Amino acid sequence: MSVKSPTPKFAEETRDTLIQEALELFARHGYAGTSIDRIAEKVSMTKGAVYYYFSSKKEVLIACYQLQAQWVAEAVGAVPETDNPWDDTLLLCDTFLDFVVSNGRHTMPLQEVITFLGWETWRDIDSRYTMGTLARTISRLQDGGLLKPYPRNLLISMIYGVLVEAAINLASSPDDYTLQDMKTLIADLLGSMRA
Amino acid sequence: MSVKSPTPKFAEETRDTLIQEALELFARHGYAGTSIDRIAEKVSMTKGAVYYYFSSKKEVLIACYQLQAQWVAEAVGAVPETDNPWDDTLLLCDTFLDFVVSNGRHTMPLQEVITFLGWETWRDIDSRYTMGTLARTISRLQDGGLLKPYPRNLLISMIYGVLVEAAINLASSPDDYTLQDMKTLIADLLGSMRA
DNA sequence: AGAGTTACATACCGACGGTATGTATGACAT
DNA sequence: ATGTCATACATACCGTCGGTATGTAACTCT
Repeated sequence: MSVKSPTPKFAEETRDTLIQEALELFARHGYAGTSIDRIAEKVSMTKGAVYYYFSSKKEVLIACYQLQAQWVAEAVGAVPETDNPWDDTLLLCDTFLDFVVSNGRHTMPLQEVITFLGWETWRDIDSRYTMGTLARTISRLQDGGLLKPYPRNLLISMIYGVLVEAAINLASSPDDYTLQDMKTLIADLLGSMRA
Repeated sequence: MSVKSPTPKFAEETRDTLIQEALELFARHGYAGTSIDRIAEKVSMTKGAVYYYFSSKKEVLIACYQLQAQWVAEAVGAVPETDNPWDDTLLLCDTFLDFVVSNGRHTMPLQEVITFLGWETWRDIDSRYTMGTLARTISRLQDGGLLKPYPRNLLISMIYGVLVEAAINLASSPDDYTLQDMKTLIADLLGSMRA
């Protein structure tokens, strides 16, 4: 990549491509297995360029995860809201699983993001994306008195956790069960929280 | 630590202390934040000694996690078997959570182990410890016809996944909810799988 | 035409994982 | 008693990686 005309417009473009390529490398080889040099090489630049845009490797990971979270949130957010909160919640879960299963190869495992960013940083980011959408649906259920009186954050954390767990299992386990099996199980799990 | 009398007996001892001290460092500072040099320094040895016992840093982590998994398995395995498989399963889950919550400071987060060992390696190890115990209890339920007809590996993976997820949440989230809240939720989740 | 900013490249540092090699110690056979 | 050999480390070194400091070409603006 030759030196760009130094206008902020072009710089944003190269920053975006940097994030996209880094995300692909992180997804394929993991965070620890991806060096800044390799990221730079993939966009035909040098390490110095990467550190011009990001102050640390962690910042690169944050930017990548924000992009990934945005993708998931777009897919999940496209689910229309009906007047039946239960149907909405179930459809949201199914949509999430569908997305992760079909895009698993191009996304970073959540556990890895949590490990390297730390729990708090991850929560801060994700609360603005997928977890935020999930939180709204759960709030609808709670406000409608449709759920047992669990603490809200417990519900959000655990439901999201189950979804993530399901996604990881579907991605890495052999063909012991199908996506449909998983969806049925999750529907049952959600049902157990019903008031 | 001065050079030991070169009998295999003493070597096992130093290997065991190496694992214990390494586990403590991993638990406190994380895997990436703990260097081999620092582990060696803590037992008053040098890096060469560590690499005499372990072929790589990963092998150290594996040994540490096996020790940790053994602790958990001992606590969980101490739960007596009654003639009521449901009570046994619930008590097993509660025992697991109790242990993880009270020993969280001295154990490595599971997500970190999974990240650095990889899903398959982690599963291979864990299936011989906590997961194995859980699998037996679930088999009892299934054989007694007490569960809905889910695939076995799906049940084991997801129930264990929920427990791990719960442990991580209890360890790292603020005081939004109590251990008892979590136990109640898990009991409800398990109940939803009932035939 | 000169000055300043932008968008990189180059060169270097310290820490770390890993390897190769040296070496003191004790067991054992002669 | 002595030489041999495996054990249980220590020492020295290498390549890679995250990060920093500095250089510099291209473009803008005055």
